[in-house]
Amino acid sequence: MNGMMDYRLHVFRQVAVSGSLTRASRILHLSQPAVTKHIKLLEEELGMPLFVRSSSGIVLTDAGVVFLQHVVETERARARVLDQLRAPLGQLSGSLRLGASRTIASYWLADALIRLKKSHPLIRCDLSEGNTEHIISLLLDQKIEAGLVEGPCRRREIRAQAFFEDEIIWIASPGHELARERKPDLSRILACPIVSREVGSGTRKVVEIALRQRGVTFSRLNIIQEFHNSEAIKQMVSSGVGIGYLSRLSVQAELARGNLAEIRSPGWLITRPFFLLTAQGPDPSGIVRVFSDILRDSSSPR
Amino acid sequence: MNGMMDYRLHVFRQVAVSGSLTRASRILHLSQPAVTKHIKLLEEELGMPLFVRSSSGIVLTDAGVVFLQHVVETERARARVLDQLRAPLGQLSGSLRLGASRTIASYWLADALIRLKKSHPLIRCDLSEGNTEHIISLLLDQKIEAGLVEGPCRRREIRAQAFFEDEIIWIASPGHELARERKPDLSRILACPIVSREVGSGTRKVVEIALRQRGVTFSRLNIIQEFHNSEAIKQMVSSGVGIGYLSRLSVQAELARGNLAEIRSPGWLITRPFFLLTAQGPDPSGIVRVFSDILRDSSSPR
DNA sequence: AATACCCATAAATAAAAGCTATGAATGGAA
DNA sequence: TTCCATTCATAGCTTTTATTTATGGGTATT
Repeated sequence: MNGMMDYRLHVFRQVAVSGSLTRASRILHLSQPAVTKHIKLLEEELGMPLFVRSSSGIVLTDAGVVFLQHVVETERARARVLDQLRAPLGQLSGSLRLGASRTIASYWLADALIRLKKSHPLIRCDLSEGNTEHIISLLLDQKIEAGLVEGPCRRREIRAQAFFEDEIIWIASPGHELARERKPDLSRILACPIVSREVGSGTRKVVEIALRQRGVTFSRLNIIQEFHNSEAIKQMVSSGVGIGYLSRLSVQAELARGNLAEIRSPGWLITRPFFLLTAQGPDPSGIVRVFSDILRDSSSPR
Repeated sequence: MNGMMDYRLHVFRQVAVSGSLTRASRILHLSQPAVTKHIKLLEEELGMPLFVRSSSGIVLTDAGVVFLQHVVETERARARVLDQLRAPLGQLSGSLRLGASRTIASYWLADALIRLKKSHPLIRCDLSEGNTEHIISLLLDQKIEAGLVEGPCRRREIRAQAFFEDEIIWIASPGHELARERKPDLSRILACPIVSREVGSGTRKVVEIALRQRGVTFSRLNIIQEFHNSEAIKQMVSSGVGIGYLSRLSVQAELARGNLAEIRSPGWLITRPFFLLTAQGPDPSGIVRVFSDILRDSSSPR
């Protein structure tokens, strides 16, 4: 399903920011040829090329840069309008009891809650953190109205709805040799000392699966230290003791500041969807609906 | 073909301004169920109704009004950006020799030429007025590069491309009894004294065809006066001597000011496409392409 | 030279958008 | 009232568009 007023523009935006048709296709859950076609049709409609292509990649043309800016502005404007339109519906005061995983609570939720406050100042929001199982049990006990987790949920009583595609990347200290290479081999990564999340962590599980798909057992890794939270991992990796893997979301700031460096691993793109979990059945207050709309409209970091 | 980045929004806009699914469907060249479906899907995506429906018609909801404004703004912004993007292509100076029918030259062209001047100040534009046959012969003699006419053109050597759907309406003086009725009968119109365009006029021909489809011969009309131009017709109709028919485009200002009134004739919607005619083959200067893009982007009056 | 990655193309399939036909509700007109 | 025309909605079928899988040719890296 695409369910988007102007899907093609959305695809264009994703391609533009990820700088690659292939990468965009993986994030959008589309095949690469589909993305290629979207871009081609868009260019045809505009009557001008938006990207310069080579077999090594694509780059935005000048026109592409200008058009990208317009598309971004348009999407922002639309989100604003929709917030505003939904607001009157919800001079609903009341409280939204929310559960979220640690990662989501730390690096994603803030923006969504700000928008919620702006459009519905009267809604109070109580947040509980916990892992997926914990969130689900809170939901079943009606201790919360909505949960945000990394893993899917197959129970009948619960409705799951993906709202964001999180990407997990390998990181190293800025000076690290792997960080400077264009395409470091998997074996090189396996050889490095690694700082990892604990057993049972969602992030770790995704990496385990990705490695297994390449025929590597996680236990073969040279894990020198485990932590229950991302900040500690950042600290250690930054100091150069070892490398690590984390959600791109959680290291965005450090990457920009140069405290950490990304280890580029082509064709690797480990992603996992974030899910909104809600109880099946009607939504008497309407608050959950409002919140879910906000999540959907901010389906990419701003 | 729809060839529009966000067709659904375009459909919404047309429905909103024409205030009716049926009317919009005719202008958009879509079936009424198709339009119904577009609107329904859009409402579903937004999670709120945009129209209040009854079997007698539809009305924008408050949300619909706000959203309409946003859509209009977005389309304007997009047109501006595209103008700008195409401009650098065309610091092409040079001249565009243009032919246009009287109606188009008077009521449509100004806006397009303003936009052309803004994006390509160096392009000079020479305009010749004339009827369809005249325009076509100018085009074949290479006296002009592009022509704008009301009727289609089937010649091999000429490429025709519709860019606007013009609507012809009956008008009367503001106090006229027909103007106040909800659904005046055709026979009532036939009985009235009528001020008409001359034989051979494109506008007149369209009306003749529409009447014939309802089993009425044009000659049965009570024509009291004929004119070769719209302004004179407006004058006479306004004075109450008789009623007339004209392109909605040409009476928009008078309708708004209250100098003239529309005679509503349900199920009537007489329309005709405006066509851009160009010579087949390549476009060496690129100016024609620029102009055609501008026409396409302003495919509705602003 | 071999490999691994990029983007483009082709053919087949899945999904969406379209049309025709029809129905139920409304509002004038006979 | 009853009839007729017009409104929008729904259903079933067709056509068009979007998407996937499979494949190829081109560059950079090893």
